[in-house]
Amino acid sequence: MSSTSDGKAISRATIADVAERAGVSIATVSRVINETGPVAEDTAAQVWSAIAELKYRPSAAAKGLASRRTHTLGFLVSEISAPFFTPLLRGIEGGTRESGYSLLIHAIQEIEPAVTGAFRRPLGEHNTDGLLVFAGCLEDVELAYLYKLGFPLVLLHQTPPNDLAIPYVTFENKSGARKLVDHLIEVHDYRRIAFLRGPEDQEDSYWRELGYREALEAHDIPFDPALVAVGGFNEKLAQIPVRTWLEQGTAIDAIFAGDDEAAVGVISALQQAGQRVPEDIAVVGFDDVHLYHYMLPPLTTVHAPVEQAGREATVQLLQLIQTGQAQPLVLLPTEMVIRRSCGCE
Amino acid sequence: MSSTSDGKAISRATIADVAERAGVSIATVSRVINETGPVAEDTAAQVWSAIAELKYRPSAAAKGLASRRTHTLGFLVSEISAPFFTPLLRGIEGGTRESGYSLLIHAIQEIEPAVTGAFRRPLGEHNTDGLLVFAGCLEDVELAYLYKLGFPLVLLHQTPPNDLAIPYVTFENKSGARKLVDHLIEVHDYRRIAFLRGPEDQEDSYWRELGYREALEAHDIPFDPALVAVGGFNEKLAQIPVRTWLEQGTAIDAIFAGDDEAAVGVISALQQAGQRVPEDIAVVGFDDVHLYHYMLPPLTTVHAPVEQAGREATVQLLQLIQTGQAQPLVLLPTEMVIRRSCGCE
DNA sequence: CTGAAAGCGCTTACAG
DNA sequence: CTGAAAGCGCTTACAG
Repeated sequence: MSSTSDGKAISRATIADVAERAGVSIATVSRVINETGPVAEDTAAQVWSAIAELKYRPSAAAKGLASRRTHTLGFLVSEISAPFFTPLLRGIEGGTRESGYSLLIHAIQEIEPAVTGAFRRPLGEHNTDGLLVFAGCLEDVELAYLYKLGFPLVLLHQTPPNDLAIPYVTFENKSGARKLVDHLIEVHDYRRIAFLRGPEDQEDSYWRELGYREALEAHDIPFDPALVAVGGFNEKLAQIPVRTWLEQGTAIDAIFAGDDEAAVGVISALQQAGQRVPEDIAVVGFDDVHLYHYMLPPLTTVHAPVEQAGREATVQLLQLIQTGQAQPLVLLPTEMVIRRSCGCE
Repeated sequence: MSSTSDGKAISRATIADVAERAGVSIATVSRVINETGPVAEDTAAQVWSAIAELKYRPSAAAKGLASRRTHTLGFLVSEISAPFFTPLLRGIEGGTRESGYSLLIHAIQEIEPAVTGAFRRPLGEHNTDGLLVFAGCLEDVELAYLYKLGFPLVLLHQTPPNDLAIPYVTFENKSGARKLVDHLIEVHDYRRIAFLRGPEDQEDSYWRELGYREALEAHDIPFDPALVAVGGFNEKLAQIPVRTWLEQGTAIDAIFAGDDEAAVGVISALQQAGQRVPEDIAVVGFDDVHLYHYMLPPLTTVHAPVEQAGREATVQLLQLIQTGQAQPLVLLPTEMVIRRSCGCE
């Protein structure tokens, strides 16, 4: 009715504008928007139409300041292009979206010293209601500080430091590795099986190695330190120990590369050296997240439910935010995926 | 000095706490933090140490409300697991991080009708300072509304609708496709070259087809509609027309699959039907973003600088936010990557 | 069912 | 160089 009703409005409406147009108080507008407290049907209808006419959208900042809730989750990662980043993010984004929360993501470049870095944190209590922290993305002191603050946190692929009761989500790395190596031994009768470790502080790698060792032990195969090297969960790095083994003439039946990326590197190195995979040396990976099934030979690996991990972590974080409680540990099952690089078919 | 200086503090400090501890006003604290206005060296030092002691972090909400700036960029995507999503996001995240902004990302599920959806937008003027919009993720009316509001927007892989002067970033699809098809014709002497379109509304696909047609025309090869079908930039979908061609016995020398994903599908379909690639039929893709170089045969394609596109879009958006100006169009160069699926080597 | 008012934690003219 | 105070746009007891 008024002269501004024809879509010519150029500035943003506030709750006061809506209240005025609807002929109610801002408290009432707030009530209908948030469904907090009773409102007469007519009143609500008027408010909604005022909102539509003015194209009103509540300011997230004002709402956040007044309610002390940002309605935003944060995701702290390191390498944004890591192999499982895409499905992980998809899970997190999906869970966040469904809950109506917003998602702030930040890829750390390097961990800055806690002293200088404390003030300029990209993600924290100052801009989110809770944080999903990927392994190694936050120093222990910061983790401890946020925890003491009662700030909701969920860790991905990392056990909480010290005695902090921070929930965490990860895969069944050990049993996955165990099954995989069992397969190599039992089905293919390999006995000289090498293992490539991931980066230093990688817990996943630690558990995979444990599974590997358990499998050897269960089959009375002595553990040979000469068959363990660092592949760094990385294509390039993984090629180095393989070349060394080849040069030294180390007898090897199969290589458990630690993860798929390393497996790709291993296969390349092997093929470049004239070795046939799997005929001469078999190779297996872990994760099954890439499109490595197009490789030749198709990669035998262990499927890790990465997307589900992201979703589950989000669910736990939301629960922590809303109820103050969450599962201390979510361990997601892994599953062996047999293709051809192990020697099958 | 006071009894709360021993790290036992459990609640968050505000600017008032810092001011009190430093013995100054909150205005001064604000000035030292934001380096806005002159402050005596001593005063600043005291403020900084109060900040450190209290582990103070300014509330993003309060800051945003008071300054009318969220210092946050939004990224609106559709399919978070699309092939070029990872590098695109990496570029965006990198650009955002370096500028000190935060990044809010949202994967739309489906475009909701503008009427009902207007109020509950995940990303907009209410929570960001500007938006990076991937092709097709925002309806024209919403785009027009935000534009009229003077809200900073940058489009990715989409030309702005109507006459809106919204900057956009995309690749040189046409010339990339042109060079690729030229190669097939000139080097390999193929003349029956098929083309697989992407999804309906995909502008990239449109330009690639144009490059394809130009190449044919330049070499006096008549355009044959029977050699064009829909591959949907998708592995599964791309297999369908290939099977049809094979069944019908259509003579084909090479297939330009539209993008890499479709190329993978095409190669599978071909190999399953007993055709050799590239001996019987050559296949080429576009994007070069996946790890398809591990495929056999390694895929000949056109490299698209996806990460750079993300970064460039971010740069333009920041510029738009800060200066009100941006380049209307950023066209990033593509480059042919010859591997083996085209018949080379 | 509704409104007046305080307050969330900052920034920003305005004085001095 | 510094401070007092208004105001950003909401939510939330508190009254009625």
